[in-house]
Amino acid sequence: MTKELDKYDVKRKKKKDGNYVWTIQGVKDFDAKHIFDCGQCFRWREQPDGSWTGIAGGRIANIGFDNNILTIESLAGISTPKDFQDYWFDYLDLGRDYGAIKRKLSRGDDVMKSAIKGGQGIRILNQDLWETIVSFIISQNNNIPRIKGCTERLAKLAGEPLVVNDRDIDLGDMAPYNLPTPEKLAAMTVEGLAPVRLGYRARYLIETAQAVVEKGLPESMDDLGALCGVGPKVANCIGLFGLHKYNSFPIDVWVKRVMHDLYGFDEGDNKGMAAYAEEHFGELSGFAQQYLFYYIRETNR
DNA sequence: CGGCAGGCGGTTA
DNA sequence: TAACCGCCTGCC
Repeated sequence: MTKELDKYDVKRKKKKDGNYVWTIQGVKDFDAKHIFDCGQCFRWREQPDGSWTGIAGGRIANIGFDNNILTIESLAGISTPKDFQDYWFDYLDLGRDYGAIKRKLSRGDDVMKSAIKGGQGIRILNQDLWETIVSFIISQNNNIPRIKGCTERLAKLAGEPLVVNDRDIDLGDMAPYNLPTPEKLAAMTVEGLAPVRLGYRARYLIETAQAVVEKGLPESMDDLGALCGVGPKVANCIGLFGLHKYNSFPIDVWVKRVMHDLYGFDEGDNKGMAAYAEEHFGELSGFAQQYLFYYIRETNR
């Protein structure tokens, strides 16, 4: 990964509060809205100036993008001089050539061409595996505002606090806490989690945390499937966002809608859809899914 | 207000 | 192994 770093001109400033600001020039195929609003994460919020503030991997940061210049401002949590190289470069997937991915996916596929046009700045974040597991167990049979609410309540109830020095930072509805560790969650009870209002997902979360404490984090799709509350859809999301399994193709109601409306599949034909992705998108299925997901949601909004 | 949401687990045939 | 049902909650 260090080699790909050379293609960017990176500058760093230290702020009074000890945190850092990085400016990265020459970033292509990047749009913060496309990235943070395409269903892969739930803890980033758009600011009035168009930048995004979020919590990930034990950090709070603000990210802005304009004129091929990416700005990352560290606000709280882990912040070292090398944090761009050590964390953000990989988190934002800056080593990947999205132009090449888009060209490949577009070839002979007019639906994909349109989808990519609408979400040209999408990137698949490299998220912390455990955070991804928790997030997507919460997401099942749930709507986005409630997923976000549950996530914040869970962080505040059981997560480690992140100290924010700058009082001007607007976290909105977000709580400056990390998501709880597997150990912390494993020791909790359904009654203890009641204030989070997870519904039946509370038990899934606790049982999965206990399994992780006992057997370690999952490493394969089979490991994922063995976790409580993780079925095909959630496993594909975690595989894609947390395990770098780019052949994953999470089929949710929106993707189902695209595959029906634009590719002609029967509504319930998940098997056919998955087979189509495997054959036509292959190792780029995850990227294809993100473009399609963003596209159908934008057109239905 | 009811239907439904970025599904899953459990049961039944 | 496929189809079906109930599930917490609260948004739309």
